[in-house]
Amino acid sequence: MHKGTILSVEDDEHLQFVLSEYLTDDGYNVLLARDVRSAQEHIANSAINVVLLDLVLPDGDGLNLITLLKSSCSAGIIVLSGKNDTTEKVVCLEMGADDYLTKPFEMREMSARIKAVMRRLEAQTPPPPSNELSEKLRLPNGWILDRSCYQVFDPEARSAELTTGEFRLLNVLAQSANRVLSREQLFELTREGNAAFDVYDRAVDIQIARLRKKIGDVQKPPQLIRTIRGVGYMLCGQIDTL
Amino acid sequence: MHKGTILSVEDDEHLQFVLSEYLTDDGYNVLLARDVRSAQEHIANSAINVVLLDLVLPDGDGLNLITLLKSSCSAGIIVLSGKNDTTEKVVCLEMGADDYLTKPFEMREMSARIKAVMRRLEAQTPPPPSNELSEKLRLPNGWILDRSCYQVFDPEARSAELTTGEFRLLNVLAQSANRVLSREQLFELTREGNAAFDVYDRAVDIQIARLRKKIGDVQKPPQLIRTIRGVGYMLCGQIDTL
DNA sequence: CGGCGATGTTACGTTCCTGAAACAAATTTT
DNA sequence: AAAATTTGTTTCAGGAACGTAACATCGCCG
Repeated sequence: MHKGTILSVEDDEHLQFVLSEYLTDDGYNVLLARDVRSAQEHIANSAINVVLLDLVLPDGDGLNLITLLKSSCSAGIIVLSGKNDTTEKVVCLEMGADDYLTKPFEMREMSARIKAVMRRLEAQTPPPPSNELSEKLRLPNGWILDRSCYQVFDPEARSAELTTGEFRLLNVLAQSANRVLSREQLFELTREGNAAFDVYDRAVDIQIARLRKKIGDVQKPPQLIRTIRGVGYMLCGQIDTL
Repeated sequence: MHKGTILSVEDDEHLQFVLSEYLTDDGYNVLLARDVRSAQEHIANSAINVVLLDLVLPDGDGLNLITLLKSSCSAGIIVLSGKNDTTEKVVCLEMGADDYLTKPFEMREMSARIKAVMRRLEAQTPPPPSNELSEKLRLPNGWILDRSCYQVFDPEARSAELTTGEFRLLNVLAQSANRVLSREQLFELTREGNAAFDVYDRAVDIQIARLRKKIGDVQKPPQLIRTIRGVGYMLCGQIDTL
């Protein structure tokens, strides 16, 4: 469980300790700095998601750090300050801070605000680790499977006009590409939970056949949907997420 | 100078007035709502960047609005509350709010926080020139959907005379163009009151049928509103903003 | 109170999906 | 090679999902 990396810049050793404990427990990777210099070092050397920033530091003003952060990386910035001063708040926020929290505060509020900032931060990095959530997949034969509109398009952008059942089947196969799925698995994954599967049920075979025909996957050696005799079916090849 | 659209949901008339004045001066387009119902209406019909949300409203809890907002659009959410209660803060932030501000506050702080939220928001929507910001849309069939007057016009400027229900439906479909929407989604997104949806409810079908008839969308292959059997409906084609 | 328009409900016709049956083809077993 | 098993494919009927008309209901406004 690694929810992200947080840099805490704070010269009060007690608060620093409490923060560190709490956030580590919370599942974050925590870096600590007690002055501007060491903060800069961390910023240069580590990938940081959120910075907790105390403005009053022994060797300079934290405001400069905001500027540095905005120019050098996209980390979220939450200012922690002992002063409840509107002008200071406005200055920090205008300079690019994402939030401003007045001491003293409760840990769970801070944690919630970190989450809120991270949420927005993640929303702005759409391409990266998209695992199973992608809306569009490119199948090995070049067809595009678009979950958002229940459609499959061939390279020339004509639609394959799959039925809902056929689409679900293809979707399940693509999701477990390069793994064999038994008829029973396919049967249950393609319908809303409540259906009994009979071992002699040929329903899946028929759907497979119809699907193959529609996507032009008759048996030519690089076959997309392969039959594993006695076991089930498997969609094989490279799947790209778009 | 149009810096964005802000929806202020607040039942205190005085505060509402002050907010409105200040934000308008600041260059924002300001929408006002004093209860959940009218807020839902604005959310359904307007492209909103940031919502200022008072939790205590005469006809319900603002928390539900957070849920609605997170699911239906990507607006930033700033909660304004009279209570300085950590648990409430945490709940709001966890549900998806971007910031939480305790009354009383100074206008300039609020303005700075709005800017901070908008900054993050903009950072996340540069690539898809998403259609959510316009009052007028051109549908794939050439008709113009005008949110400001609740009407739809064809290329010869004749009006389609949609009822409000039909208009809402079309609006929701257009907002999620090229994505399938279930009957349940359509049902709930088109009515403000949180009516219960029955799976066997055909109300949506009927509305779809009436809508299709009025905009001349009988089944000819390039069909605007497509039926995805067993799933729902989808408006497909290119949507231009005007 | 009565008409009117908008919306939901019921009912029925239609379309289209789906799985069972049946047979052919392929593969394995005897 | 024949039999047995498994899978591919077509046909077909049942039924689920949908389209739509007709009717019922609700709310609104005079």
